[in-house]
Amino acid sequence: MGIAERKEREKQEMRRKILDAAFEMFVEVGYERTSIRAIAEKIEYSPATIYLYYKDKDELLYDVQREAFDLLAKSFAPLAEIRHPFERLRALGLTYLDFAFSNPQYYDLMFILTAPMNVIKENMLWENGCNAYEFLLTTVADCIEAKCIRYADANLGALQAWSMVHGLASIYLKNRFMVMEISHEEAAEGMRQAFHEYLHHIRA
Amino acid sequence: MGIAERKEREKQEMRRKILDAAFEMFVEVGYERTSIRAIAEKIEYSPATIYLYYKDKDELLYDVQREAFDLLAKSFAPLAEIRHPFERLRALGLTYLDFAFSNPQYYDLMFILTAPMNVIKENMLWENGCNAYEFLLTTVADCIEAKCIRYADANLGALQAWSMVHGLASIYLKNRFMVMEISHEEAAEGMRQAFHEYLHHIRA
Amino acid sequence: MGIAERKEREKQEMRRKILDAAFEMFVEVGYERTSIRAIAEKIEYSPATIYLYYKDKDELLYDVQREAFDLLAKSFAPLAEIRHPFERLRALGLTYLDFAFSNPQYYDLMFILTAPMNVIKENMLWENGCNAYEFLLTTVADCIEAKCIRYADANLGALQAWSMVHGLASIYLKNRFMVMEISHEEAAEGMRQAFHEYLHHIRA
Amino acid sequence: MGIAERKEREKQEMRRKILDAAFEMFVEVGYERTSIRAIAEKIEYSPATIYLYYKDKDELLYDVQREAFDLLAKSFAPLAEIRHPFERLRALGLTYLDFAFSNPQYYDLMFILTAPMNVIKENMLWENGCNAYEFLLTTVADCIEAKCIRYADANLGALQAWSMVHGLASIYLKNRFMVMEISHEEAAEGMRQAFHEYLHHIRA
DNA sequence: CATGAATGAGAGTTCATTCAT
DNA sequence: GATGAATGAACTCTCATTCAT
Repeated sequence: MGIAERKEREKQEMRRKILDAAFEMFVEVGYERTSIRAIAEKIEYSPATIYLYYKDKDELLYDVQREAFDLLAKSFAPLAEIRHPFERLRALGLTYLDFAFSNPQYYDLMFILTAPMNVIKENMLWENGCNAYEFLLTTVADCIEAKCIRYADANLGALQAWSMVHGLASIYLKNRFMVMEISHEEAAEGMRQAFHEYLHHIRA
Repeated sequence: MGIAERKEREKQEMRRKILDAAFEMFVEVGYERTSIRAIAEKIEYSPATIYLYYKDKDELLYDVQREAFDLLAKSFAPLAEIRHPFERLRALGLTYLDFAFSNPQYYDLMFILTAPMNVIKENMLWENGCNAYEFLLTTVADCIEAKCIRYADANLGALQAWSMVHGLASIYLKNRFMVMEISHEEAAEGMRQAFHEYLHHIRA
Repeated sequence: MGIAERKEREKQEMRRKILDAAFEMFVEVGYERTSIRAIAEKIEYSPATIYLYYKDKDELLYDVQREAFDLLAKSFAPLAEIRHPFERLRALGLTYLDFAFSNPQYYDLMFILTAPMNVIKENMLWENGCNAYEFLLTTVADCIEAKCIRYADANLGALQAWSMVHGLASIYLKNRFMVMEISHEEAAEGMRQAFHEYLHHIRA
Repeated sequence: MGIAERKEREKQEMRRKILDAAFEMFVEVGYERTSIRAIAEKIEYSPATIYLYYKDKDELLYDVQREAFDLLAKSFAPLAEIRHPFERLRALGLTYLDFAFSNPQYYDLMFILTAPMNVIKENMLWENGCNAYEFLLTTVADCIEAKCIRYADANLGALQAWSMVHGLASIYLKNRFMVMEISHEEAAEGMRQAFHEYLHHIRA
């Protein structure tokens, strides 16, 4: 049975390798320009080999996306420790922004791209998104209960909070801030400041 | 002279036809997956015909995008009449959301799609975007001057306002609100409410 | 009847115009890259108009080629006046070289290109070439009769003479002289010198 | 290890197949009119297959031309043994003519066709041409030193000799001798005789 | 007479995918 | 398990040519 395990482990390692290469390609040239051939070349295997581990391109992309969501989830995990709900909310937002700024292509993949994937898969995927959203929702609800926020409806509050950070993140990622004629660094800092100010306004 | 006019009109109609088909395809499957062939098939002409009206694929996308920006600019025009700056800001936001909800594909094309266009063209295009942003900036500055807003820095304020509405719009458009298990209509109304509440919080 | 004449004259003028434009394109970009569209654009008419004067591209090219042969024939015409046969031969060769150097694309068209034209046409065309060759042949025969050349057989002599100048011309035109690392001007002068020396050797 | 060898051999055979087909097409209809698709059809493979063996059309043409130059070089190799420089020159010319007559299409490709290749490649290619030319140049220089030729300048002499044989060869290949109303065989023999007579005249 | 509009055919090239080995 | 070889389908774009007006 040790053999079967090893085999399985090797299989996972190979998938890992492919995934990493695919991810890098994504980040470098974007979704549409990422080709199986290029991924294969990167890991120094033949294109055909990839098909031993992934049924088709879609399945591979699905895995890449799932990974991205896992990464975000991992970023959020430690925040559950934060006692004060409003500070937890602040940390949530800043972590979200940081994730977007540090992994722009991942963010693009997760929240911006309309992936040409099977709808079923997309839905499956969003279970992860749900988890993240529920964490946000709970946090806002906690804030309401602790009367440290000016919102009354948790859903509406969570929606606003998410919209704000998502708006900030996507304007940054698409370079839309350029209409303001500022640099990337200034922009990133501006986004964080804007979020702090937003929190300031909704603080009870 | 009637003949020349008719010819010109027919030419415009043909461009219109191509534009519409291209627009639909861009929106349905994205820029990269939109092929000249497919557009041609859609309007039941040969691919070569497209090239009689558009130099290449880029020029076609450019036209589509320009059209979208023009439409947004037109929506904004009447708002300049509104005297009270805060109400003007509110109208601006609601109009923006309305534009996004009514023309989801246009919005996608303008603010979400990353099109691989010639940089020059992209820049030209964003002049329109600039105009819209300056309108927003001026309005926020007016609010600050009139002391009816809790912002001190116009730039930071404009960025926040835009981020909020853009965030709301894109979460709506990408169906990301589905994690909340509500319908489209509820979602759209929720987005508007969220914006009102946001305004409420920043009102001085 | 004056009308018919004018019409005919106008038709000829139009063909002239087309021919000139076609010729220029040939010279500029070569045979394969010369397109009907480009010719039409040059004379500021529509491509369709060209088809009113020429059945197809082949017919047009045929005319261009014929023109080139006419030009060569015209260059040769005055040489018939030269009394001394050997000097006539010299003039013939120098004129041939000069024609090739001054009208490289014409020369290419006439003697180098294997035109993808109908064979029949090609043969028709070579009637002109025949005339030129017969002029050469007669001249060599005259030289033999006047005992001023070391050749005995006129045909063999004419072949050699033609081969020499054609060889010189085509090596020049295809830049094959570059293996000698000399400039265009030096090359052209070298070709002429080589011809003079060749004549020197065959002079009786 | 036999497997690797067989694979390699098969790969070479495939390149050979493509090369031969390409060669035939180049010769039949010229470079511009030779399409990858047509070559593929000729060898009964798909167009995409060609790209497994050749990066692009240029690389294919380059290989064809290189092959032709190699062949010529091989023909010249044994002539270096000939002691007497004038006889070496004679052998050189006859070999050149023989090469042209036996491989008319190769000759066309090497010395007549103007291929739109990358300049770098063309230059690389002509190194072979250079070698051949230098062999000729040395031979003429040897003749001058041995005082068995009427030339004084080796460069001028080599140019004349090359022009003569190239002229003879190309007139033959393009059937231009038809103005003399003789057969192919007579023509070929005539070309050789002409060369002998040429040598006779320049012999000291 | 002239042409605007249109197109079928074809160019080089790339891709995801399959399959015998 | 891995792959070399192959391909069908698709891509953008150009061309010579036709025809109704």
